[in-house]
Amino acid sequence: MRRSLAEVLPGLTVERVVVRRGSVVHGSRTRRGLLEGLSIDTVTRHGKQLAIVAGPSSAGPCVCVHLGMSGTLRYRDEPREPGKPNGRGPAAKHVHVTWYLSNGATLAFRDPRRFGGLWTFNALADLQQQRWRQLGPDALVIRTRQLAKNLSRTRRPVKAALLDQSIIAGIGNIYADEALYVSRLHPLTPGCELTPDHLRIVTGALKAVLRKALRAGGSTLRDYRDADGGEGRFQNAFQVYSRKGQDCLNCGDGLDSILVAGRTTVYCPHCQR
DNA sequence: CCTTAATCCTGGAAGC
DNA sequence: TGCTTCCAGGATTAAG
Repeated sequence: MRRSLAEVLPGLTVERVVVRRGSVVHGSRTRRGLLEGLSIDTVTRHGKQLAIVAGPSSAGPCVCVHLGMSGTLRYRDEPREPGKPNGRGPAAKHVHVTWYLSNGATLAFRDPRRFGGLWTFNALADLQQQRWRQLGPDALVIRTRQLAKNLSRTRRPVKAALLDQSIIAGIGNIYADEALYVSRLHPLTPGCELTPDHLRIVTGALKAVLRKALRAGGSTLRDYRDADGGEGRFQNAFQVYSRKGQDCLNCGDGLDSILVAGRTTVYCPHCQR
């Protein structure tokens, strides 16, 4: 999402912002808080949280976006007018905030389930200090020793720990299962019992899985779309997620499914000890 | 500490 | 066809 937005947003000015459902916006809900009248300089991210940062020099206000389960940010070059054919279709439902941009395009935050939301800050530094401070190292750049340190402090199952955004930021249910499978680690292994070898392997597996998923444009189960509305393709490459009962691609045994930290967890009982 | 269940929501799929 | 139940990418909270 960040990559697709970073190609189109920087340099554009927000001419007007329309909030249809104010409850999804947290923090100052003023027009300036939502970047009205400001130019967008950068789109950055930590873990699963996105930041759209205004100028000048990326020192202006910023909006943090968390997509939750069903959230999307959709950029349209030729926005459809409300009231015109297609303007009230399914795609227009659950659009909570729309930014009207200086090139005639729009950016729409749509989130049917409303588990996501927007958080406004006066500056990126404030977002980082007040909100992102609670997040662990980003999964794409985390070092083995950082993950080792954070896992060493918990006896929780490694699967549960990987989903904890304060331990490592950016891993969700899909990528946790995929990375544990690649690592040949049982999801219930206590975090503090991972050996140095395990820790190196898991760190590498997390990054490798994420890089592959990024190259494939992400995973579209139902709702995920990039900013242009395109679907991801990584769902076609899942090794374990959503494959309960199917054959392990490594040993041929049937994949099993258990609940860990309340989340469905698929793994190979034979390959993952 | 740790786990589970409930909670916030909508809607697609499966079951009957 | 229609109705009910279950489940889903996330994250927090209370209860046990």
